[in-house]
Amino acid sequence: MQEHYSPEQVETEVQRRWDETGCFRAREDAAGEPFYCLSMFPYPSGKLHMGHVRNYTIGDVIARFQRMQGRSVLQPMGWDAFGLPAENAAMQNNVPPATWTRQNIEQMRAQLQRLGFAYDWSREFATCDADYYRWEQWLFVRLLKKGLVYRARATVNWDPVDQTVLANEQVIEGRGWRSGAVVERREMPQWFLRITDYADELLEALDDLDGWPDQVRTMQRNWIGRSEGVELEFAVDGGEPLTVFTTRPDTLFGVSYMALAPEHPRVQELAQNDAELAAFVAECGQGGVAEADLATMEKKGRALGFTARHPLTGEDVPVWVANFVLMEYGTGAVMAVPAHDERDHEFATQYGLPIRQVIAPADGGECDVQAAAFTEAGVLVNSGDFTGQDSEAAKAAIADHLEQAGLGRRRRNYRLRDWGISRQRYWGCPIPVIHCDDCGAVPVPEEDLPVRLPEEVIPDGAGSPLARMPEFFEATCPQCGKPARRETDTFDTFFESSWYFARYACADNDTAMLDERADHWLPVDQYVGGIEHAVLHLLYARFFHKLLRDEGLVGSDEPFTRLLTQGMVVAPTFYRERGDGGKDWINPVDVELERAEDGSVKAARHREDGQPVTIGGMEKMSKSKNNGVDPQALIERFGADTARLFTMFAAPPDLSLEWSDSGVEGAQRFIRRLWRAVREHVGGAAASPLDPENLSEPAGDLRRKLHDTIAKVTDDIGRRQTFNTAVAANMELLNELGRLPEDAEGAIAVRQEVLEGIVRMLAPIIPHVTQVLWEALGHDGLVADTRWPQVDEAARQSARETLAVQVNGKRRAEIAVPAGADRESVERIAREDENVQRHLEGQGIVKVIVVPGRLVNFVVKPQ
RNA sequence: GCCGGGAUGGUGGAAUUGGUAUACACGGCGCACUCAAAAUGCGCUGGCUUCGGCCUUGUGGGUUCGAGUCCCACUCCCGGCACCA
Repeated sequence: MQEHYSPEQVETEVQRRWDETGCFRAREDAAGEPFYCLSMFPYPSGKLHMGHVRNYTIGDVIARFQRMQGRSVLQPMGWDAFGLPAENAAMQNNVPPATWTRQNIEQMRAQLQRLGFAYDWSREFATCDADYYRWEQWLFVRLLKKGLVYRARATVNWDPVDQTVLANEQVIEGRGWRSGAVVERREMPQWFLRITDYADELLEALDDLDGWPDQVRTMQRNWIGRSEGVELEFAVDGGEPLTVFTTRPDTLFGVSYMALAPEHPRVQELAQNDAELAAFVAECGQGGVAEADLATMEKKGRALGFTARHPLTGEDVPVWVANFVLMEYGTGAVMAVPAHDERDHEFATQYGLPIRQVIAPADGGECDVQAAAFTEAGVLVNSGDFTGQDSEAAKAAIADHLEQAGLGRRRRNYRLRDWGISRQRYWGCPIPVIHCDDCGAVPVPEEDLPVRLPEEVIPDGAGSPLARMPEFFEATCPQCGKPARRETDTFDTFFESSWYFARYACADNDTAMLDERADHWLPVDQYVGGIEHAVLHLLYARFFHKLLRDEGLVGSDEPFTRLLTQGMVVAPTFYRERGDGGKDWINPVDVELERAEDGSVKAARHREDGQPVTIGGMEKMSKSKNNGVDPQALIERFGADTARLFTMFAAPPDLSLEWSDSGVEGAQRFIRRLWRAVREHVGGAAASPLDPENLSEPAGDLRRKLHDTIAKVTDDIGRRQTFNTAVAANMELLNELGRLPEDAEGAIAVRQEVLEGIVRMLAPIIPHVTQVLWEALGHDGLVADTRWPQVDEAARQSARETLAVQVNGKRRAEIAVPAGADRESVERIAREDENVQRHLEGQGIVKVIVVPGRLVNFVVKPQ
């Protein structure tokens, strides 16, 4: 064992041994129950960022921990390789996306390997490999034949200058990011997957996903947004009736106007002979399609000059067109009840439409619906025969009445929409369809798959390059053999990430999408990834898994048994104002902090010129704020173990992690302290065998601490997944070990046991250095293959315990009592305490609360 | 706007089922080692205090013998919102 800890030397040597033994290869025939640990695969942007380091360290800690529990672990890695950044990079650097992407993969793989993750690299793939995407084309064709795929029109962001479809992130304040042109909403034919057919199952199965965070399940429930309501018609003189859906039929008597989407056929029709209306509709068509933009825009509308008949009162209510009504949700028409809906209220107030109260607070209280909408349930007023019923009863009664009168019907509605999977992009998986003038959209026959994406292409930002490549789109109809046109749209990249977890089980199979190995490993026991994927990716993956199940490709219902969603990585920002009002952002690495006497940060200055810089607060690491810390530099300076230890220790995994240079140094310091403790121990007298019955008091106390720590760390990593507290417990134990007197009876044997315990407990987190220490402590083989330390319950027994004594809930003393002492003796010992007596003086004891092992509380009042 | 989170010392955080608030670490201060510095080790470190105590978990209320934890109302920050991944 070296005198000084040298991370690079240790890590190179240990990684070489892992490679030689091939110990992280997952085998289906291995002993031990299978455990599939998966971290969300990265988009190959070229460089690992701290978010990746955090994500993959968490996954690796869990995988290595399970391995030490005797499980046969699969932990794979691959690349989510299709996507927009490759097209942007291609334009900037004049390189085909394929070339750029594959170079990035090479770099990032090397970085991941340097961090020492226990991946089975033999299963690696990139989603841009035809060997991968051919199978999703194959599945798509089957789904198409099954009727789960259809074609419909959908709205996209259209850049009128670049003549191209824009992603939502490419629309900045309603304008195209490159051209600066005002973006238009435009409808296009697109392919859809019937995810709404699975809405009920996706919703109901959430109840049983108890390995998922509640917050994610709640977000998915709200996203699916199942609601029970009524669909009903409002008759229109000389036209089709207007169909609306409402979840509040109890407010039906409060309808004072109706609102239609600008794209509603009735509006389009009227606009043909009304220039002002046409102009309004055109204005509504400007701006992006993102829901956040639509929901926050100023509400605008126009009266359409006709009325609709209320189905129950027979009253005529005015019909308006309004920019906030969306054609894509429900029927494109809403009944407005301004007294009991906030958005309707805002609109009615703006345009002077009547506000009619039909619900009163159930407690008989007053409310002024002219001032603000009353949106809660209550008791019906001004509602004909239904007046006096409560909201719940009235919903049912009105629904019954409408159904009996043939005016409406009960319906279940979802907020979830079918999944639009077409993208007018180049760098994606081609949609395997051929459009024929006679036969329509015909799926590409199975034997012609895959439809390969041509790779020597550099997009120019103006429309899809595929649509300008006859050699790609010219085809013959598989059905009639006539010339036809190949589909030039590609799949949404969520398509690839929706089944990659299954492909890892059998990545080498070139004759089938999945084989029997899928069910050996699936479902994924532990999935780790960013909270930003809580809804879309995780919902699509659940949906896809059910599609695979219904194709007979997997046996399970859900893909991910347990889910850990990690927080972001943030860092301080620093800047200097420029003359033109802009800011020059300065990387934290180049900044030195000045502190006040209490240690609080007083000022900051640039390391180079010594001049002050402005402190801008903590933000998510980003290029734009120049506060990214490159993990590469960190690893080069401190090694992989320190990087791993810092990210695990600095925060619990689900909270955001704050970058701190001194925190990294602290992590390194701890590893060096552990190194020295082992070196000093093995350099001293040889350990005699442990004799638990004959230990001095300090040795016995330390041994109790060790076994308490093993119990805590096992629970922290295994159940709670709070890796920060697991590290802290080991630090505490090492601190305690330093206080053990050299000459205490049994000290050397207990010290050996404690060091072996710490080394094994930290092996999942700092796997390289613990390997070397494990050998120094006298063991052969890999610490990664040893068993997790076992708790010795006998060692945890203690003769005494410490209790807090409170008087009226305020802590007044601490007492030591024999372990397991009864209430009476605990109370008696507490009363004997001097300080307690002082606070009981002149007081009458009302009640005594004894919480075993915790505290005694005297509830008193003056006599 | 809608949905989901978060806020605890100078800083990151701990407190797991309502039971001793501030574990562990960073920073700061002091001491030892040293000619000196670095490194390392050890000690102290929430605020106020008349030295009895009192106050303190974003703000304001409530429930309870007891609230960081539960309930109600708010403030600020963050994630998602269907074509970023």
